[in-house]
Amino acid sequence: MKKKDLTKKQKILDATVEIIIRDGSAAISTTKVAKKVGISQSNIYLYFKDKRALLDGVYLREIARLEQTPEMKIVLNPDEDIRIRCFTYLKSMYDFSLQNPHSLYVLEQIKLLSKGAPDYLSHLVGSNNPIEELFNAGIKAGVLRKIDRRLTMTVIFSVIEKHTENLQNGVYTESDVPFETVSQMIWAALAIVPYPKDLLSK
Amino acid sequence: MKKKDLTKKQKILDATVEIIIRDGSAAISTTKVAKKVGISQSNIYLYFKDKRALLDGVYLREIARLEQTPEMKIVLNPDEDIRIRCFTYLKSMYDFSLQNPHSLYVLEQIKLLSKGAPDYLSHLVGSNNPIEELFNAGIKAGVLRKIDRRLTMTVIFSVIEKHTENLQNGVYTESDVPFETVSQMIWAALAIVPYPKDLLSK
Amino acid sequence: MKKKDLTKKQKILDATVEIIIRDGSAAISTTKVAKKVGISQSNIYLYFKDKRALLDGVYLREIARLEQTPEMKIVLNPDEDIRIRCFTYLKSMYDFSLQNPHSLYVLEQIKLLSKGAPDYLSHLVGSNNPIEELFNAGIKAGVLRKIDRRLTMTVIFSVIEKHTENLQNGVYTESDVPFETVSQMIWAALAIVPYPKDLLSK
Amino acid sequence: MKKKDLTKKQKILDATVEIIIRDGSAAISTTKVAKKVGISQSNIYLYFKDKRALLDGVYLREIARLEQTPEMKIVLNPDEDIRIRCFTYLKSMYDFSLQNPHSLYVLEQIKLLSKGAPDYLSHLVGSNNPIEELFNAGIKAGVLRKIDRRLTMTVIFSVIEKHTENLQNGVYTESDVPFETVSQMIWAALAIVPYPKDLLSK
DNA sequence: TATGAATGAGCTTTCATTCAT
DNA sequence: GATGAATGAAAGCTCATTCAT
Repeated sequence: MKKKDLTKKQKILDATVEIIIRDGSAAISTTKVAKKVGISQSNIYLYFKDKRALLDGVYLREIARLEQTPEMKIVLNPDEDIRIRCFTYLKSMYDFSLQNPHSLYVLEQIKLLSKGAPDYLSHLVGSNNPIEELFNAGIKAGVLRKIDRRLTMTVIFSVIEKHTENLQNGVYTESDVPFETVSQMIWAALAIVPYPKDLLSK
Repeated sequence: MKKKDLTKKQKILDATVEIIIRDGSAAISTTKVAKKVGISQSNIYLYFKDKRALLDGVYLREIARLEQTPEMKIVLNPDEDIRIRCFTYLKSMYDFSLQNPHSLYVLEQIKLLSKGAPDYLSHLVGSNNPIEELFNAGIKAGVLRKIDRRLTMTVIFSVIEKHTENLQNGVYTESDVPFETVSQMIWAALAIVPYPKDLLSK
Repeated sequence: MKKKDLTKKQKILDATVEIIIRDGSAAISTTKVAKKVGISQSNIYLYFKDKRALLDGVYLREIARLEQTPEMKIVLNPDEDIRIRCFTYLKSMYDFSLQNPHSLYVLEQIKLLSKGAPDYLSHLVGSNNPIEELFNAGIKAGVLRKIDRRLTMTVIFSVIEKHTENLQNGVYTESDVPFETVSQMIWAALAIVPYPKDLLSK
Repeated sequence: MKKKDLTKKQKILDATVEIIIRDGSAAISTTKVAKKVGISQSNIYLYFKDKRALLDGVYLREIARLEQTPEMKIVLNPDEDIRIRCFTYLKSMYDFSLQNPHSLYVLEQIKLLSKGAPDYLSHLVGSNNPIEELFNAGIKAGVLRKIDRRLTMTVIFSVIEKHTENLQNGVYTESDVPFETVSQMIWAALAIVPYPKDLLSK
């Protein structure tokens, strides 16, 4: 029973994501989601209090995935070398995005719908998230550029997302533009120490 | 009023932009726009054939503004020093965004909303835009990183947009994070020659 | 009400028919139909996927009625005498129309309105309808005029419809112009054997 | 000047007819008509007081055409042989319809729209039309079936219209189903004297 | 004569949500 | 837990008509 319910909730989220990917978040409707899952429209309201909650559900699940890559153990370990932590974070986000090519896009799309909603981002992804500590440590250690964390994050995610999109669209292939190329670009933007080539052998 | 009021079209576009800024592009409806302008809803269809055309109108106007900054003369002049051209482009976009704090955001919003629309960007902003030549020249001259133009553009616009947003939200002030700081970060991402400090005194 | 009210669909169809009778098929709107039934307008879309489907619904129901008169057993029985079959068909359509004075009119109205719709009639009322066989048999047996079935059908239905309309409008009464008079006229048009007076005593 | 005006009115009527033929009368709108003619929408209101008048205009013009075939002189001549008058009328309508394959259809379509309008037909085509006299004379002379004129007319027009439609749709060709075949059918329905084969040589 | 501008009312359709079963 | 029925609100869009120029 419990399992069945859990699956259903996931199925609903999955369907919602599919719609976002295909038609954009503006196209989401409980009707369409229900049809895709194969349940009745009103059934959705048993799992999500309203549409907003459904959107939140998608958002939070995607964020959670992003924050639960196995490399996060290294990234969030304060005892690890900071250069390694930063680079691993970068690599981890990169790998994640290539493996989940729509994840960042979905997050972006939901943000699109959430402008009107009150306190959306801050409420969901509190400023006290663990990544903040990483950036602070990086700056203190003289590895990262001394600049607002939001800007650094922007570079990382916008470039990775666009790169993923380019790969999806066949603009170029992964061997044309490999990780090293992309990460060099990003690293140059956020760090003030040389690109850690030695860490490349993963 | 006999003559088609030229201002009216602009007023409609303005109202649309206001809605995007306040509630996001997904919240646009002809009803709301009309109410804001103070005209009847059907009147909008006298100036824009449909909602898509309205969105296009907003997008194109914003793009046009962006491409018509005075510095563009320098940027697009093939005889000018390429380092100067690139840096001027950066500065020009930066200045524009600070003076039009919602412009990039509006463009982003419409782009995101238009995922469903067929061939949107390519149809509106042809790939043969003049900036492409700038990037190609920059790469050939060994100034810019040899990487897909889309990635470079992404860094420039996403960082400037986020920076502008931060300023708007009072996250920090312009004297906390001045142009030099931001541009250094961006420049590091896109160029492989040192940051052109000498050009700063504009 | 839990179960989908079967009557409701019929009620909607009834209301639509009423509107056609009063104002013509061009005057149909979901708004008017809903108001007549006493339901909310959007409710209609629970029973008919769109307006087209509503019109189809009316058409098909009327056609079905027409094809399910008790005499059809005789008409469609290939072993029955062909003269009897043809005459019974005529009488059957006549009786039906007098008992359902708006049926043919409604069919006519929907057909006319549907000129824009693609493949309308052929899609709904396949050319392989059982009446076709009747006409072919009639021709082969030397009873019916050797002429395209559509023309024959036209005579039957247009005359009966107009006759019914005349009765409705009080142009004349049924005893002024009885079945025999009308059927003689029609029979003369479609058959090449004498009018089967012997069959009149039904 | 005067000529120009006359032409314009005709152009508007022509455009309206074209729309009816292509999409049916329900698709008529001043917008579409104006666009087809190449004039402004409001200009139509200079020639027709409202939409109803436009429809009437189309209807009346078509009826007038129908009643002004050259053979009408014979048909309406009380001194002519009544058998000749009736047959000529039949032939005249037949020829007219083949030469103006959409005329009867257009009339039918406009009637479709006019159900709601008060007293439409009677107001436009007064019952005191000259054809009435023809039928009365025919009946009195023992040529025509003693039956309501409306039924007779129905046979004539419905068969001719369907026949024309069949030809238009390529159901059969004119040599497959020539005038003689069709007129024999109609004649049988309306007359009680033998088909006037002798009059066939036109 | 001709037109552009404007509008209110109407249309079809979709949506989020609620409720009884 | 699940569904069918229902609805009010809103959406995008078209239309017939009027009016000032």
